[in-house]
This record gives sequence, C-alpha cells and structure tokens, in this order.
Amino acid sequence: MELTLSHFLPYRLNRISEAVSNEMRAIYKQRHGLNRPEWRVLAALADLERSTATEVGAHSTQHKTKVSRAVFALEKRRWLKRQTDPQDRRSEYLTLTDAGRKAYRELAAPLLAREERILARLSDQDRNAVEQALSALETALDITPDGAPPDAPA
Amino acid sequence: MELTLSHFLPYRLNRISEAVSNEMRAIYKQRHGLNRPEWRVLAALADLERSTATEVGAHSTQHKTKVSRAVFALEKRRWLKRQTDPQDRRSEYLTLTDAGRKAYRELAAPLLAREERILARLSDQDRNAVEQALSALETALDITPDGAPPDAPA
DNA sequence: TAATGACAGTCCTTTTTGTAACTAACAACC
DNA sequence: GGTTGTTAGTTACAAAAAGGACTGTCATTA
Repeated sequence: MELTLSHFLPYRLNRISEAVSNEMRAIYKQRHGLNRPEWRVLAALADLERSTATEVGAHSTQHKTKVSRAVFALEKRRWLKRQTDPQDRRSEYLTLTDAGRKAYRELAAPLLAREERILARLSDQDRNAVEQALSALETALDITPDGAPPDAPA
Repeated sequence: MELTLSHFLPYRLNRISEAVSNEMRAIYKQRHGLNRPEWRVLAALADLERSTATEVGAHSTQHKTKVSRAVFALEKRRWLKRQTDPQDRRSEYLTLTDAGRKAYRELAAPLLAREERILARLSDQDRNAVEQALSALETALDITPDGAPPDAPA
C-alpha cells in the first residue's frame, strides 16, 4: 500500500491528457483563437449536424454553462445559427454555417495530423494497448462514446 | 481523415482523466478541504522527504505559482515547515511535519482504495493494457515519471 | 566591486471554470 | 385553469487556474 505520485493513476492520466491537450490547444487557439469549449462545440456540431445545446453538451461532455458561452462565442463569429424549436420554444436548434463548417475542416486536418504524429511514436503493440486501455477505462467509468451511460441503471 | 470527437485521443484522455480526478478530489476535498495543488504538494513531499519548492514542482508537474500557494496553505495548517537553505538563501527546504505525514497517510489509503476500485472493474488483460498504454504515452510525450525530460536534448 | 544574467519564490492581474440562482416554457395533475 | 414539478438555456457570483511581472539572492565576469 504505497502511494507514489508517479505511479498513481489519476496523476499519470492527468499529465498525459494535459500534454496532449496542450498540443491541440496550440492549434485551435493559434489558428482561430478558440478555446477548448468552443472547439468542442464546433466539433460536436460537425458530428451531430443539427442539434440542441443540451445534445451538444452531452455529446461533448460539457456543462451547459460552458456550452452556452461557447455557443454565444461561435454565434458571434457567425459560425453557427440558432433556431428556436417551434414545438418546444425552450430549446433551440443549432447548426453550423458554411463558415463554421469551413473553419471546422481547417482545424480538423492539423488536429488529426498532430494526433497521428503522437501515435506514430508508438509501436503497433502500444497503439493497440492505448486503444484497449481507453475503451476499458471508458467502460469502467461508465463513460460511453457520446456521454450517456451505457444502459440506464434502475 | 475523419475527426469524430468520441474517437479523438485528447478528448478521450481528457474525459477519462477528469472522471478519475473528480473521484479523487472528492476524497481529499471532503476529508481535509484540500485542492489538487495542495494534495500534490503533500504527496510530492511524502515522496521526496526534504526538498525545495522547485523540486516539488518538478516532481508534481506544477507551475511554481501553484506550488507557492499550496506550500503557503499547507504551512498555515502546520503540515510542512520551511527552512531557508543557508548555502543559498533563495531556496527553502520543505519538510512535512508529523501532522503532515499523518494527514498524508490518512489520505493515501482511501485514494489508493479508490484507484483499486476503479482498476478492479478491468480484466487482467485490460489492466496490463492500461499500464502499457500509460507508459508508452509518457515516453512518446517525453514525460518521465518525475517530470524531467528523459535526457536533455542538445 | 560593479554589471550582467540566471534562478527561487512571491505577488498581482486576467481568464477560465464551477455553482447556484434565475427566467421562460412546458407537462401533468387535480 | 391553477398548482406543482421539470427542463432549456442564461446570468451572476465565487473559486480556481494561467501567466507575467516583480523581489531578492547568487554566480560570473570584467
């Protein structure tokens, strides 16, 4: 029963995650001045096409206040448009504009390239281990690919 | 060339890291009202015994301003003592007091238990994959176990 | 021993985040 | 059709993080 920081799961995860995130942030910050919530909303909307802020939050694992602020920022850039749902006027549908989609594509390419550059330093075996580890942890932590628990526990 | 958030390495890492960290934070926050920098300094000092703020920062991968504030907070609780190095009066040696070591031990147990509880949900194979993945990523990202680059690049 | 540059640690200012309260809209129930 | 409870999204406030500038100390060199 020994706790050494450098062997402690959360510490290691955090350091790795932060290192990777920082590389990415440099890209979307430098090119378009985006912060992470904004980038995530952009990516989420590219994934989801047309959806509400709540859905975007679920899909990108972000609190609704972050989403709200990010949506506002992206709207100001005219990268997305809102449209209140006539059926339920509380919620608004969000869609990327052409400019938004263009910005997303311009960002996706270098971000993926950077991801690939990191993974390229790993052996095939290590890459497999990474995939297996991430999937296993996601399951163990009840984090499904798009943010909802795998099946609702009673 | 497809960027889907749920398959994107930094996103997955971040979500996992955050989920695990949150579980831990609940423990050291609830029991002793610590925040992460404070907990990390405590753990680093438990690892290192007697060392300077700079060393603690390197060992726990934290910016010196965070370390500075955390040291102040822990000092106020009388969990650590400072001692300016007579050889170099810029730096101060930090050591945990008995109370500090006691608090550390009281925290280490439940934190390790929580870590174990998470890992217990994984198969042996998955656990191995996690270990292999973390090590491989640490290497690929030039993050050595205690925060210094593996060997200084020219 | 003055000048330059590096380093340890702190302080101060600006962003970002998290939390909780709030508004508006809906739904269910009586 | 009023009451109660829930949900979508925003706003306002408080806590935390990030970053840079600053102070004091040391080392090097002239």
